[in-house]
Amino acid sequence: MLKNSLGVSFKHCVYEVVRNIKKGEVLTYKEVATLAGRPLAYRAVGNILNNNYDEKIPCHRVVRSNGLIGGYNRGGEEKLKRLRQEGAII
DNA sequence: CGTATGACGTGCA
DNA sequence: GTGCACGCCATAC
Repeated sequence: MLKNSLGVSFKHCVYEVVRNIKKGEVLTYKEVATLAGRPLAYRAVGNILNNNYDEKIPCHRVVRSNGLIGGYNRGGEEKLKRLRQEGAII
């Protein structure tokens, strides 16, 4: 896998960004991609999270630009529930 | 190295 | 406002 100018994989950046999301903070895939350093890689962001969603990573706080929560385990019911608990309005 | 996949986004009908 | 199709990027095999 190629590394960016910073010497870190885009995947790693996405992890850091998502992990950096505070409680009640909701970002879109595009935002995460931008913060990760690749504004046009929102497609890869979804892929990375899909193959690497961890307990330490609040990937449930990453939603789509059109307002949809996107996807999550079990169809996203858990994700929607969590977002509501944190105060996110979907 | 080349191909296939995907939790997306935007455009057009 | 809704539905269909294309395009984009990075990762994994």
